[in-house]
Amino acid sequence: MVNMDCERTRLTKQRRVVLEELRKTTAHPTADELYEVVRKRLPNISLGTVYRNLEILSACGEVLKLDLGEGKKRFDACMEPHYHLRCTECGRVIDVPYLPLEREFEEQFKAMGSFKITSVQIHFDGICEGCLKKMN
Amino acid sequence: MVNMDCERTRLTKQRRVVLEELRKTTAHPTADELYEVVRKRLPNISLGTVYRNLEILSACGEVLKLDLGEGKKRFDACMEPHYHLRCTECGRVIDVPYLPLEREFEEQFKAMGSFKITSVQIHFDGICEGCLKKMN
DNA sequence: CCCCTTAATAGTAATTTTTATCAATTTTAA
DNA sequence: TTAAAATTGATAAAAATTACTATTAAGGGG
Repeated sequence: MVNMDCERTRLTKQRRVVLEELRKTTAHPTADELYEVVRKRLPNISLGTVYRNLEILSACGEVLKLDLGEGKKRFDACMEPHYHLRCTECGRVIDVPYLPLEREFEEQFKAMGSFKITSVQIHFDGICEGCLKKMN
Repeated sequence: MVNMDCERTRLTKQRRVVLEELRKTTAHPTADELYEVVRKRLPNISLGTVYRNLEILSACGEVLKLDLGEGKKRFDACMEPHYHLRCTECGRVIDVPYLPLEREFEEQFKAMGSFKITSVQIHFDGICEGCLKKMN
């Protein structure tokens, strides 16, 4: 693993497959959805193991944990800076190219001085290309 | 009520007190926290009623439902545009003055054309003024 | 002011998502 | 090879939220 906090983590079969399967998709699966996929390769893996490994991988900076206000978390193995659009029609979560406006935010608020901002969470709700086409 | 969707809603004692108590605070309480406050005035109110009313008031545009990635929702009766900072030290959620950068986002992404953005969710994680002082 | 329709309520159960527990297993380093 | 420690599967528990239902009450029309 990359991160310092992960010196003592072991790359078990389960952890490796969880990471591999998450890297295969751009669908931003929930823990449960990923569990169903991983189960095809490791039929005996338990849901708790998937949750635990996603938590560890996220703490190590190997994957991203997303909360888009759905009452459940999603996961993303793409670590390049980008945003997310949640389509309110079909529920899909789609990558949105990064525009470095977070920096502007950070600069503006740092200038305000009374609190230290460590991260900016940004996401979008809207209608994806496919659903827009269906509506016309 | 203000909103069209709320023509048939009734301003019950419970709904009025939920709204009044939420308007009294800037602490961005969860449903459960607000339930504890409201209970002092209406000892027989049930948690489900608080949830239901917060949902309805939010659909009517009377209150704001916030999800800051904590695994639970918070509510805010302040409808003026502003952002939120969640202090990772003390857990408090603090209002951050509005800077109209959402518009910049919207314009930039509208120009991309392939999807229709209906809302932008922005919030900050960081350390609040009080916690910064304690750390020095 | 009193009905009457219907939304809303209290109380409770159920659901959903996530975390905790723990004995057994597996990994890794010495 | 062996022993310490991380990890696992299975299961239970926790936490947040939603669903259900008989009863109550809001509020508009007469």
